[in-house]
Amino acid sequence: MQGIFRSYLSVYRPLIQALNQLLHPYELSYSLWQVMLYLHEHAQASLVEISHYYGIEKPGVTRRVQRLEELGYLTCLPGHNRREKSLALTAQGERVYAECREQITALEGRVTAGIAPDPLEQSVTVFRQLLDNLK
Amino acid sequence: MQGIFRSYLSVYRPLIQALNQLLHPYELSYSLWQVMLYLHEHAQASLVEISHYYGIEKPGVTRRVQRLEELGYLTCLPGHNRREKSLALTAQGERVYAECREQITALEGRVTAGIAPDPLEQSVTVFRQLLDNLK
DNA sequence: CGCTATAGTTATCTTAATTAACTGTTAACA
DNA sequence: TGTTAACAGTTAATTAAGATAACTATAGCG
Repeated sequence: MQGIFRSYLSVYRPLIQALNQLLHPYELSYSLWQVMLYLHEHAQASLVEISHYYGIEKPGVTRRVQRLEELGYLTCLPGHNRREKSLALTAQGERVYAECREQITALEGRVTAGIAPDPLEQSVTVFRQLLDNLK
Repeated sequence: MQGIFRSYLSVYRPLIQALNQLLHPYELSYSLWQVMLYLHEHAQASLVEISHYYGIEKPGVTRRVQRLEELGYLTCLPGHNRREKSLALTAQGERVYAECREQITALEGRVTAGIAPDPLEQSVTVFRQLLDNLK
């Protein structure tokens, strides 16, 4: 299956640009959105938890979190430790999350138009397998 | 099909890291490799042609080309114009291309291990459709 | 108590891309 | 034919995203 990487990667830039454009009115980018997504699903997460989940280094997470805090989308609660932070979306953060979620889902609908459900679901399986093999 | 973007994007970073690591011994990165790939298939291409093909701006191509020229992997021949450059891989560039091509194909084999040919080919079709819909 | 591991931050650097402004060349056309 | 438009390519400056190294502070364990 030669050319699968090339084929895969040709989609990346247009997709990330479409997502960033969609998120721009909320002063978000996809990298910030990732943190909101994780916190929506795992409130009280720590910084290191997010770092591990997305496979990015801690300083990257620190900056994303600082930015989201500035925007009023998340708060750092005192964790069960004095060194661990317990992060969670604010009420405003949850509202913004819900709005973006809706728009991203709508975009997914438009971008997958004309693709049958079966190949689409198989792609998700393929992605999971690729990821497993890459680790 | 909610979550397809997330699923797709989770593969990007590990994949690009694996590719860049593979290309590092040749002083290449995936962004440089793209130019070599295009020139292997379309010798005498111009800078703008590459810019359009990959959907990146001209200054980005200029810098990639300058770097590849420094490495001795490509040459700027005089085009049929005095303003257009006609780019092509050097003999050394072709040799490096062939070596990398082999290794990338081998990596593709490892990374797609355990995925049946059918879902894999369907994924390529899905990528093409996604790309079409994104434009 | 004292050592080691861990959570998080700061500073600095790299890579890749963008935009804006520029030079020089071509080609269209009045 | 001379002027003007459009086009190929470059340079400079900026932005975004990430990495590494070095640091502070706390936790946990002998």
